[in-house]
Amino acid sequence: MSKDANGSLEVMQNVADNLRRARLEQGYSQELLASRAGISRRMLVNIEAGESNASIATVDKLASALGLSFVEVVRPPSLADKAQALPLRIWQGEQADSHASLLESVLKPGVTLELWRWQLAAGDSYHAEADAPGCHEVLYVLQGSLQVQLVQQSHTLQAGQSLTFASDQVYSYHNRGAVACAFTKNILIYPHVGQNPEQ
Amino acid sequence: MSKDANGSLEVMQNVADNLRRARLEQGYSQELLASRAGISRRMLVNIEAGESNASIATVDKLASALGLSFVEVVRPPSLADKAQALPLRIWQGEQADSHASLLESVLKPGVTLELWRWQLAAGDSYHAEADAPGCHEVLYVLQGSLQVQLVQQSHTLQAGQSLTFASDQVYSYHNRGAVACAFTKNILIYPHVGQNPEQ
DNA sequence: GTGTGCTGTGAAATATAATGCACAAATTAC
DNA sequence: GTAATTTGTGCATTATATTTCACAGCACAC
Repeated sequence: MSKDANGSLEVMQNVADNLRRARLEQGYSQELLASRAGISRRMLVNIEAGESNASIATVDKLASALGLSFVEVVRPPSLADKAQALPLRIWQGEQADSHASLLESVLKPGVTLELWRWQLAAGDSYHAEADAPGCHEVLYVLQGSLQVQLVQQSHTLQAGQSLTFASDQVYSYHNRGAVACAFTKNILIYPHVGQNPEQ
Repeated sequence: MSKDANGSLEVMQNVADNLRRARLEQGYSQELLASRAGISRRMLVNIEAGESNASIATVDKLASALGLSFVEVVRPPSLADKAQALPLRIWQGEQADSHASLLESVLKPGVTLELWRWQLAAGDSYHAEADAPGCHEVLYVLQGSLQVQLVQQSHTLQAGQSLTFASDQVYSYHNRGAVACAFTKNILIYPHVGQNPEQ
């Protein structure tokens, strides 16, 4: 149930914050919003103070009066509108045309998603260790062709083709073509599986 | 406020449906869930029937007892659920150069990752509804330039640049350049957390 | 058939959400 | 400075959410 120091629920605090922010953004006074929502100002004061255990209907009235959906009023602050300016880790192969960079990384409780930009020089290859259990990679070839060698099978992709595979096993990339191969790669990582993100 | 035929709120019906589904998935009886949540069975019956205007606290107790977050109990059925049914969806804009296809879809308990290939003709744009709560998109521009308009901010990306943003809000893509814009897009979806060992 | 567990319904009692009003404190405008 | 507006607080009253029973229907097992 996760209460805060004052004994009020996390959800209530979210409702309080979201409502107040939206109300001020739209330039409403408590008086005006309350009347438009059809509730008493007293109630609105309590809710915005996080001191009221409002009913679904009451919160919904306020959401509507502000032109918001119920969920928008209720949801916790999202950790990421952070349009991150690239952290950028890099792997650099022996050939100049072979390298990889981490473009984006989405961190959520229980899951991580990374977006990588890869490039392999003609004839070059890359041997990877097994990722953590449960990991998946999603490849999308931008240019050239790429052979992905898994334990029991291999796939060859041309530009515009994609592939999903479990990366919790050894695998390798091979560029057997005559031109450099470029591709994007997403890694879906599970720190722990089968857990409830009780936040 | 959007009521349904029976005069009950949409939100209430969502709560009702989500709770009942989760409860059955986890094999709880009303009796058991009610006692674990610390509320009366009578109340649970009413809520599941969509006939009760419950308070935030009551819904939160039930959410916790089921190992769900408040938002998961409250939210409307998401497009994510439908996405799982369809193998390959395609959007075709009015102009020939504007279209989107679903290339890959990774389904794991609690998370879905989709890889999309998008293209917008010069001057074209696309307005999207909000995705399910908690959703994130990761864009990577292959060609041309793309403006991503969020509620409170907008970003312009050139080829080779990427962007991560929370897509549980309305947003839109604009190609303000003179050439077609191509980009890949990953969606990280949190459908539900109903991980049940049995069933 | 009987017994058992799960689910819906009714009604009275209780807890509490929600209202309305009066008033103080802070803020802004003049 | 005063006046006007907005916001927070206390309290009695009303509305209703929530509880606690008791009972009926329904399925399934023995």
